[in-house]
Amino acid sequence: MRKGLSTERSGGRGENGLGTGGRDEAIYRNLFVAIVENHLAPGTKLPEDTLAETYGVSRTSIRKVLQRLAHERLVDVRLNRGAAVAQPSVSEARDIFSARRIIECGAIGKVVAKAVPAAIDELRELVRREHAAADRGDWREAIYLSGAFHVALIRVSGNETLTEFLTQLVSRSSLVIATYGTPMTSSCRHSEHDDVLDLIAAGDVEGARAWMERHLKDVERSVVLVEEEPSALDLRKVLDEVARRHRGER
Amino acid sequence: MRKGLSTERSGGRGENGLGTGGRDEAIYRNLFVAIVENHLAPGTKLPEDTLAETYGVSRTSIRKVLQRLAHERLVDVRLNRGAAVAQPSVSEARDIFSARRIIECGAIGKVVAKAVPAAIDELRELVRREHAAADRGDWREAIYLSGAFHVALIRVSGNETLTEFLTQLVSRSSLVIATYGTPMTSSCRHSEHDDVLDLIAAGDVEGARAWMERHLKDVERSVVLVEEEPSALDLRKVLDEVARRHRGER
DNA sequence: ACTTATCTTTTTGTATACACTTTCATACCG
DNA sequence: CGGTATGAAAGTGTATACAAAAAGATAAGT
Repeated sequence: MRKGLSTERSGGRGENGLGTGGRDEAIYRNLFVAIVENHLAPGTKLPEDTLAETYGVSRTSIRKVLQRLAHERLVDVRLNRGAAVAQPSVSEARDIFSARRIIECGAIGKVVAKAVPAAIDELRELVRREHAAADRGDWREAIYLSGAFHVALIRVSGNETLTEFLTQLVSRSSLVIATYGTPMTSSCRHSEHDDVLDLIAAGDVEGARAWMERHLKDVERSVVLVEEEPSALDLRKVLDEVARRHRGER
Repeated sequence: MRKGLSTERSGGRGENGLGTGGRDEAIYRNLFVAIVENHLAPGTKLPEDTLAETYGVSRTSIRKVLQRLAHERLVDVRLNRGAAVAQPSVSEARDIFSARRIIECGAIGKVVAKAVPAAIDELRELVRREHAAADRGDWREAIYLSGAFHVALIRVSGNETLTEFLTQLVSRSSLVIATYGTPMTSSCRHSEHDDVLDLIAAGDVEGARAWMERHLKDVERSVVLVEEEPSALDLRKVLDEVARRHRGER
């Protein structure tokens, strides 16, 4: 089973106090993968009892996991109302992509500076796997590897804090795609990811930054095209509007 | 009592699943403030029983709060070993300031674009309060308001996700200052914060970006000058080194 | 006197129990 | 027949209890 979006090196960092080998870590990873790979559709309720029985633990551990996922904005927890897979709003989706542009473009300078050949080779291997998955029609794997590539790229900068932020943004992007993307929205269509590696290998910072800017705008445009559906909240406003028109005002 | 670094508008967003009015919210804020204002020194142990008795609740609620603070990197939770106020490493400190440069400089464009006069007035008021606090020697308040200014600035961009990230970075900066800063390291010495508001009001994006870059580099330089102390971990290495020298090798 | 081993104390991890809130179904009334 | 109230069922919030681990103290041995 995969581990987060870490692409390899997650074998016990033992540094911070988040994934410190508790037995809930496995449960967390399971739920995390289920959500970002869209096995659980946005809005799906996540009752504590069900999860507790599923994983054979008590609700205590489940609650811990759910709160962690809530902090990462992958699930929504409302008071006395339980947890559900998050449904990012359109404005939240825009914020996510905007934040990704700022972080990924802003960090590309350090990425280029620190991109030793070995690091680039690892990234190329990731792209190769992504293409292989796409070629055999495994879209879920391809999308996953596409996200993993973006995270791995920033990791080269050596900034763990930024890498963590981006990891969250990439997983939330999966939710956005699941919520607003059309079936064929394969995020990075035929993945020009190799191109940016060429620019990085050539030491072309500005070129790489421009590529990233364009790439992320492409991804966003291919997804968030549709506006928010009525969604029961502005239902009242919509109906009022219809009523006014019907009465002949305007 | 203050609320996070939110500077006003925290009166129940009811939107996400984090601060949804549970009774632990008050406990969280208490601990949060105690940590970022350095009433609790980095490294201070936070035993669950003590906190539970202090706030008159059970350990269950305390654990929830501690895990949230752990996710925000303000406390360190190690398996079977409890929680303690985090002690950011030098490399973590560098990552934090680097991330701040990328995010705050990257978002300044949207800040300028969206900075209506009313927003700028609010920011000026914040700077005024900061100066007032500094003038009367209330350094804690001045440092707090300085951080609140940076957060409020980014909030103007309208990107809630980035604002959350920066909120975390600013509070972690407080920990860095507490850990590595000298007593007089007042982060922003006589706070040139008014200057950037002039640039923003004038619509000078590049000027504001350059100002922010320089400002954050100044803050970092005034803090992280010192290298990591032995810190008990490389104690062995240090002692071995001393022993070798004593034996006359080299 | 210093180190090592064992036992006690303290503290954390996890499960369970109970109170309260929400939700859904049923019955009552206009 | 539609709408509202009442009550049962399900689900969450919080406290407590017990098991396991770490920290500390005491005693034995070198």
